Amino acid sequence: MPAKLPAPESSDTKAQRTRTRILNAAAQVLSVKGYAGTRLTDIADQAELRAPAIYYYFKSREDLIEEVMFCGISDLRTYLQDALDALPPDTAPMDRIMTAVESHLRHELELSDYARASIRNSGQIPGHLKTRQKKEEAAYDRIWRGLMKDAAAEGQIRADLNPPLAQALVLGALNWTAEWWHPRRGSVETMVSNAQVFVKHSLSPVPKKQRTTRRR
Amino acid sequence: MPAKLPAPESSDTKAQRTRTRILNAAAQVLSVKGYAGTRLTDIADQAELRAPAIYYYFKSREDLIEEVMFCGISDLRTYLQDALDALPPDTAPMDRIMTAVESHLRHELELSDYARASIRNSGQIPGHLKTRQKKEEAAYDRIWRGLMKDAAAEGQIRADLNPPLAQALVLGALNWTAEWWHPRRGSVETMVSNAQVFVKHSLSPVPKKQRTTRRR
Amino acid sequence: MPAKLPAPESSDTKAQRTRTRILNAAAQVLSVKGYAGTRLTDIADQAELRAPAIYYYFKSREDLIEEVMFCGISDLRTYLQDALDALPPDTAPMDRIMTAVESHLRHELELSDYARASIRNSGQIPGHLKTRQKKEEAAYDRIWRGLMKDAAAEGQIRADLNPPLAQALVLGALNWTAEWWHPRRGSVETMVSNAQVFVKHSLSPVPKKQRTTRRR
Amino acid sequence: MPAKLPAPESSDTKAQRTRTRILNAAAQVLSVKGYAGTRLTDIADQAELRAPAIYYYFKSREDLIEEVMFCGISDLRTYLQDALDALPPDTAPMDRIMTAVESHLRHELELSDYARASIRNSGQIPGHLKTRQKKEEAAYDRIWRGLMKDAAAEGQIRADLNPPLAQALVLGALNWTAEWWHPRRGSVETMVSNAQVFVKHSLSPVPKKQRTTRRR
DNA sequence: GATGAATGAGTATTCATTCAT
DNA sequence: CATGAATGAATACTCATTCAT
Repeated sequence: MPAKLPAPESSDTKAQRTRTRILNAAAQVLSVKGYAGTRLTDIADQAELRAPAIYYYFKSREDLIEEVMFCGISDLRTYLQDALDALPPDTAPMDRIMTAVESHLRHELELSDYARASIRNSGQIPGHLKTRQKKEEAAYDRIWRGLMKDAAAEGQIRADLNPPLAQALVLGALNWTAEWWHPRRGSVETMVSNAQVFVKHSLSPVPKKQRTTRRR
Repeated sequence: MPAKLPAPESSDTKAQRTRTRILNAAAQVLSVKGYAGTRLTDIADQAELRAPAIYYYFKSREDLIEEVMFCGISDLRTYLQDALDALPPDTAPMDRIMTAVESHLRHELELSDYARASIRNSGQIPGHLKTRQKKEEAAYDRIWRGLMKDAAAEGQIRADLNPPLAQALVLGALNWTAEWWHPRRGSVETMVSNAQVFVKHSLSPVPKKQRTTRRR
Repeated sequence: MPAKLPAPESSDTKAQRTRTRILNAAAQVLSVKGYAGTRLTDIADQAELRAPAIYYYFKSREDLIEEVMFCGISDLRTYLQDALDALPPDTAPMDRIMTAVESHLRHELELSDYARASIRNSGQIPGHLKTRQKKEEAAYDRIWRGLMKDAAAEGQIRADLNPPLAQALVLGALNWTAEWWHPRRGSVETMVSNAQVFVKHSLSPVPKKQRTTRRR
Repeated sequence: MPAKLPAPESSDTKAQRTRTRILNAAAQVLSVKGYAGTRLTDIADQAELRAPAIYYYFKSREDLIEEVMFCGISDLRTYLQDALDALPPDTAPMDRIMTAVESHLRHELELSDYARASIRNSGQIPGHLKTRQKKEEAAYDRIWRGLMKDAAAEGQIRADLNPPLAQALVLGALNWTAEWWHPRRGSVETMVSNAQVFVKHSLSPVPKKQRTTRRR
């Protein structure tokens, strides 16, 4: 799977650079206009070439979009995994979750049109384009489930929260930022720290002496 | 306000009933397929008539969609306002927020295709269809801002949260449920109570004495 | 299968007339330009409407062409069968073949663009469009085989001819007329009588006392 | 006459060999897919090079196809002329026709994609590609007309046949074999002898004494 | 009121052709 | 000589929209 990781301008041959330019353009358009609203001519405009040139690199519009969507979720997972692996082994579960929040948000807000495209269109793409994507989504979900489980095992998740639902609410809060956030609303740093505080306390039980009051 | 509020069963003339049927159908399709993916023939199928009939009731596809979107957000606001007005005047700010969470979620998950359509497509609709909608969105936002401000004024919002960002995170968590929630993931009641717990603690400072009641 | 028999201008509703107009136009273009060379806009021009109107009556270009091809061979068979059925029961086999020659030629040369389309394109059409057609072709072939067999049984086919090959040569001579014949080359009547003489003697053994010299 | 006659194995330079490879490939594709269905990439595939390479040897697709078509009919004529010239000067007209039948059929069935291409597409090619071809076709036709005339002059053509029409029927029977013949239907030898018998008797008047030899 | 019939403006896709290398 | 890369012109097909009935 060449060009799986979109390296904005650093590929080898000219052809690979063009291919990447098209992918980047597609990610950009897709993240803004949505699946059904994404037209090849818009992508071509953005990539500064003519629409038929796209067919030199991709078999069809669907293939191109599929690759963008796959890259989006795949990158998200890779970077999250890397971020977690980089933590000291004894990092507390909730701190690992904070790292995950930061990784997710940074990707979504400042790094990647692919992530935004993937996040915003995941629910609108026809099933036959989701084969590879579904696997990555499941893998991404599995990482988060692991984080939640570890946290729960150490009593760091409120007993009155259903972990899968709580996880979905957390990711929802993060995903939705793609719909509204804009640099004018504050720096990414501010966004990250607010989200971290928000998530941490949404999940955490009352700090002290909580263990006994698990069921109200 | 003709047909502004879709009252599925209570219209007068046959014409009004047909108009409502079309609106309902449009809301349904729009909430599932998204703005660019919504075709008049799909709406017509759902409404059990032919596409040209739609033009007897709406000037254009855009007009129809605009009305659905407007109804969605407008309903959301009306019902939220009603729910808040029904609370005892001395209800604590955080309890008012809990009511708002419930109102928003119930609308989104079990009551209204319009709400879902409005929520999921708000970011994909061309600007010229958003004139009326923007006002309603602003009004809806204002209600939430009021709730947050009241809560903050009573020290019920953590100091390390920026209220507007926190509010957006809350609404994001709620809005995103439309993307993933499904009766199989648990009842609406479960969903509501989890969301309430989630939101309350995400916002609340470390409690000195936890007294708030979660059910009104 | 409505419109299977193209009745040039005699259908019931206006819609059926338009459908037939499109079929006729398609048959005409197809018989001249061939499968790959037939463009929907040419058909539309010929039918005096715009290309998208075709989709109101046919699912796709392929569907339309398939129907033309099917009608062509199907008509050919029906008319041949009718012509044979109209003969007195005791008609001699070679006379029945003469009737078949006339039926085939008249169809091809003066009656039907469909027949011409069918004949000239049978070998160039993608397999998946030939499902119905193949059956008709087989049926048409079966009629001719029957004629040949009857003639052979009565010793009216030369012993030094392989009947299937001879049949193919006969039909080849007839089919190819579509490639060159033109009213300027003589009337259809002349064409028919020449073809009949040609075929009769190509097949017939030396008239008298031939039975004993079957093998040279 | 550079590359006019495709001599598959005998060209001088590599360039000429490549040119011939392209022509052969084009003849092959053209004989199968037909004029409008022949794509340069298919030809390139068959010739084991890329489509743009073709432009080094031919000005355009049309030029290439024109040359294939011209070669097809030109070869047919040359070989027929050669075959006739090789006959003893006193060969009977009908025997000369038998030779012509064999020459035509062998070319069409076992020797030349060019002949097949030429025969099958003659009626589908736009007029402006037929300038050279028409001349060759006329010349080929003239040879046959000569054969027919000679036969008629010796009373070897039935009086109830119009010679030009009869000639067209003969060639039709032969040409059409390209549409259906396949080695599975019998050897070329069988095909040839059947066609000879078929043609001879289709044309011949009732014989007084049958003396002609069918094999030269 | 509602529909059948038709159309114009797009939109993905194909293909011959060009051109720099 | 030959190819990789790119494009313009076509072409099938979709869809919102119109209009006579």
